[in-house]
Amino acid sequence: MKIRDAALKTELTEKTIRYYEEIGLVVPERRENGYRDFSEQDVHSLRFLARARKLGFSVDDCRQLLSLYSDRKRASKDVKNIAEAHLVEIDMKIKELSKMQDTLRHLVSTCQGNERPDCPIINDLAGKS
Amino acid sequence: MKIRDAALKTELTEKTIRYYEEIGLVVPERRENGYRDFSEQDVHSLRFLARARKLGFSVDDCRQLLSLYSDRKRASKDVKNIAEAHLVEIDMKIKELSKMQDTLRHLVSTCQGNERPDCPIINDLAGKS
DNA sequence: TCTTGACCTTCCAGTGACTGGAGGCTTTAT
DNA sequence: ATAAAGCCTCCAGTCACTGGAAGGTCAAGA
Repeated sequence: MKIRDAALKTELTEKTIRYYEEIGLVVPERRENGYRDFSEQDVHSLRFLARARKLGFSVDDCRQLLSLYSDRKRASKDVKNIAEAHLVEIDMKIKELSKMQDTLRHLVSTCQGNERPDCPIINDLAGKS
Repeated sequence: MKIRDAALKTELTEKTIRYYEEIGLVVPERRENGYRDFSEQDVHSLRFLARARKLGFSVDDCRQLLSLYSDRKRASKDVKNIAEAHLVEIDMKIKELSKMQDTLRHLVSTCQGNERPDCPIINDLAGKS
C-alpha cells in the first residue's frame, strides 16, 4: 500500500509517516520505483503510534511501547511503569496550568477592560501590588 | 549593571536575557568593552517578562504586553483581551490533558503490572477492545 | 609583571515532533 | 502527448530556549 492509503488508514499525515520512518519507528518496504510499500503490519504499527501519541506519550515512549507491543514475552509491569510515569507528568502539567488559570482568572476578573489605562493585570506583571 | 547581576535580580538566566535581547525584547546599552549594561528600567522589563512567561504567555504575547506596559495611553481592554485569549488556551490544554488522564488512569488501573504479557494498556493502543 | 580565574562576548548546534515548500521523478488519465 | 496527481528527497522553520566552543576583558594575588 502506498503512503497516501497508509495515511488515510491511520489518520496520520504523509509527512508524519515519513518522519516516523526517518526516526526508525516503521520500516516499510520499497518498490522498484522507490515508492514506500506499507504492509498491514506497518499500518498496525502506525495506528498504534497514533493512539499512543494521542494519549500524550512522547515519541520515545512510543518507541518503547511499540517494542513491548511486539514482544510476546513482555512483562505488563514494564508497560504499566511507562504509563504511570506518563500519568505523573500529566498530573504535574495540569497542576501547573491550573495555577496559571487561577491567577489569570483572578486578574482578568478585576480588570475593567475599558478604554482607560489602569489595569490590574499589567500592575501584577509589573510587580506592583 | 552587568548581565550576571541582571540575571540574579530577575531570576532569568544570562542565556535567556541574551536571547531576549536578540529578539528585541530588551535593548541594554553597551560599555566600551562590549559588555551589556542594564539599567533599572531594563531590569524592570526583564522582571515583567519573567512574570508573564511564568503565567504561560507566549513570547509574542509578552512583547505586546510589554508594549502596553510602557504605553501610558493604553486601554485596559487590550490587556484583558490578551489575557482572556490566553485563558481560553489554558482551558483547552487542561481539558485535553484531563481526557488523557482519564483514559490512562483507567487503563493503568486495569493492568496487573506483573511478569505476564497480558496488558490492557497495550491492547488498547493496539485497538483491541 | 605575570598569571590565574571569573566573567563577558559571539556564534553555532541541538531540543521535540513535526510542517511547509522547492525541485524533480513516476504514474495515471485524458 | 500532455497534464495532473502522487511520490520522492532535502532543507528550512517552528518555539523558547540551552549547551558549548572559542576568544576577549578585568581584578586579584604571587
